[in-house]
Amino acid sequence: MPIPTPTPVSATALRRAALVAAACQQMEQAEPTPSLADLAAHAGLSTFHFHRVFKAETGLTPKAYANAARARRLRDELGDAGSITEALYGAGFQSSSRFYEASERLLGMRARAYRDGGADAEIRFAVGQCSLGAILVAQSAKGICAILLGEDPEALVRQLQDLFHKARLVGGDAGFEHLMAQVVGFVEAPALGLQLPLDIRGTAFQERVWQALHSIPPGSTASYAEIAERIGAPTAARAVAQACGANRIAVAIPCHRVVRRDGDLSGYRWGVERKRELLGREAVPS
DNA sequence: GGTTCTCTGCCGC
DNA sequence: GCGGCAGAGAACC
Repeated sequence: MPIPTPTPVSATALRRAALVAAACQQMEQAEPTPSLADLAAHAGLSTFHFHRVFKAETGLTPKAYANAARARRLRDELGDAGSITEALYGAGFQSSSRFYEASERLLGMRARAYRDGGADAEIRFAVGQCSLGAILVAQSAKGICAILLGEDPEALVRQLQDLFHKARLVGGDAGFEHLMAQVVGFVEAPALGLQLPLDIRGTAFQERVWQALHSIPPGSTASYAEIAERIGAPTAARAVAQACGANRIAVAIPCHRVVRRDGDLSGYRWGVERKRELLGREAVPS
């Protein structure tokens, strides 16, 4: 049994993490969004250095984080019924013209469409069987929004309901069988790739991690720390692991290719045995 | 279209 | 580890 690797956490690392956390909170709450100089002054660092520390910890620049925070607030505000005008001021926009300019980019659709249920309008799904057990495939208007694996089909449907509790879930029709067949085929042989659009929904950080996972070719693996480095947040290995665990599109977002640095498979949201099986399948027979 | 802010590469202490 | 400049680019007015 190897000695468990100690995780050295220096005092400065803790302080940096605390500073960044405080800055994040400031951006979530302050109105209007604090400038880089404000944040740096608050942290007691120069703007230059603060910027670097923030990016190293989070993988995002302060500006990008602030934008993501504002987008999230906008979603919440629009979700709480009210008028669009109320929502845009609630989300920290100064004027309606700036809002309409930015909101489409932020939401991926018109604000009204979002408020009226756009993103969560209708999700079609079906449950089937594959060599890994039960599989649930769900699709929104934008693409595949979930691939769940497990033992019990009913449990998978409950998971889907939890993930998209605002959506109208519709059992798959005949056309869906074709999609299901495609996905199952892909799970049986992931190296073939899945040529279908994905509807990826996560925080800015999660989406960066998931994006980075696509750069791990089938048949190989990467460590959590390597992914953290790849997205420019070398100290965020734990956060990377959490983002992998939050992935709801199994196999297509290949979080099974992320393992511990010492080669240990670590965990897998869908069960470590499935991870082992998938990696075995992808291993190139020489 | 000018100004201000953000971001990064590079260097110095 | 931290500060700072230069210069490019984006955002803002």
